[in-house]
Amino acid sequence: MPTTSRRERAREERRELILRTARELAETDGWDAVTTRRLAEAVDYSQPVLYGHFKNMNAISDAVALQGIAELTDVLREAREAGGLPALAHAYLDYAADHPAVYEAMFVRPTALSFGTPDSPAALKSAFDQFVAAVEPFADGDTETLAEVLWSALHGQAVLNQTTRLRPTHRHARADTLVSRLSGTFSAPTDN
Amino acid sequence: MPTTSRRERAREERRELILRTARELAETDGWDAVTTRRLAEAVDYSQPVLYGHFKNMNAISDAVALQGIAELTDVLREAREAGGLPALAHAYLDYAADHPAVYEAMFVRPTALSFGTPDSPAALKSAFDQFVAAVEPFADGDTETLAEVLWSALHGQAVLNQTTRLRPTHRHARADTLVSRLSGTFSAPTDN
DNA sequence: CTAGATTGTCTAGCGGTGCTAGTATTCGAT
DNA sequence: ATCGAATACTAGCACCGCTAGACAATCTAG
Repeated sequence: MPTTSRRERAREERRELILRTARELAETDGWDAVTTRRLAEAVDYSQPVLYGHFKNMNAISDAVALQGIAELTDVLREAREAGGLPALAHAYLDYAADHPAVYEAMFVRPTALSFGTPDSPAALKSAFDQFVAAVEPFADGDTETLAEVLWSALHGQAVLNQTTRLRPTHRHARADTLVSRLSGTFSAPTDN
Repeated sequence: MPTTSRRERAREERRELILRTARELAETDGWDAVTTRRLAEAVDYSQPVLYGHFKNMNAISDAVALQGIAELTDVLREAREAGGLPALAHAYLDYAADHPAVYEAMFVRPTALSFGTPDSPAALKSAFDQFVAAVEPFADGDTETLAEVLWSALHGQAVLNQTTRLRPTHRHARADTLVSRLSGTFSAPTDN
């Protein structure tokens, strides 16, 4: 029945319009600027329409976060396959720097996305798998713990890079230092 | 002039009452629950009184953050002097876990506190100095960069520990792994 | 001890927020 | 052509941060 499909297609397009607009708005003016009224205005619908597609405002940023996790996973996989752990580390930090609002939706803002385990989206697990694969050559036992250490260390750098709490000139050096220390290969960190 | 002092003392007490109440409220119900109305009700004053002591709501959490930074600095100094880098790392993560709302005010919530440099409160600098001193024995050149790496790595663990995004059973192991890798002493991580 | 100025506090209200009930309208199915 | 479902809107609730303006308490000066 293509008639039903027509409606469903329109519905899906509207949903994606909302999502895309929310993401743009957040990336431009920050998540605080993404209000129901402003978002509704931007997509040229009234506010209740948003609630026909998402349970609430939070669900919208959660949906953006899910998109981001899929993107990030791809980015990490490619980087790791091309350049191993160092490339993955820089790719992670670059993604966070290039898409601060999406990154915030993924890992900073309160979210209903379940990470722990059972029903956590497959995307979440496969993102973490990239960290596991990256540190595997350097693990001396508990690979998963080392992967968690790597991820949280990168996350810390990502969020503190955004606020003016670390020297902006040494972003690269921090990433290099982290990688060399975690991997045990103490190459001198490249400067600025 | 003790008359003026009387007033000033009362004023200072009120200010501290507000601060203490805000902190308790945040620690109990989260910062979202700290609204002008609720806070005013809790201290048994009307809302405008809050603005006689603080420029706005944000200034209140900033003041709490400043308290926390002083506390944290003391904690870190004692730990470092007693047990070096490993003790400092665990003390940091323990403080974050024990005072999540204060920690959030310090390093997660948007804040007007200037960290960068010039007029940043002395407390901020002396807190960072603890990290510098802790990694100094293990630095191979750029001590400050290594200190930044340590701090951000700990920060990452602190915030991800709070959300259910890392295995709660391996908190201790993650801290140990980070310390041993950063310091170059690869002692096997203690388990759960 | 009283008059005036200062300080403290309150009530009331502005524009904004997330979200929803109730109503009108459009559209596909019969 | 008609019915019913899906879709959209207007209007409004309770809450938010914040502030103007009125009123009461207190200190200062004569």
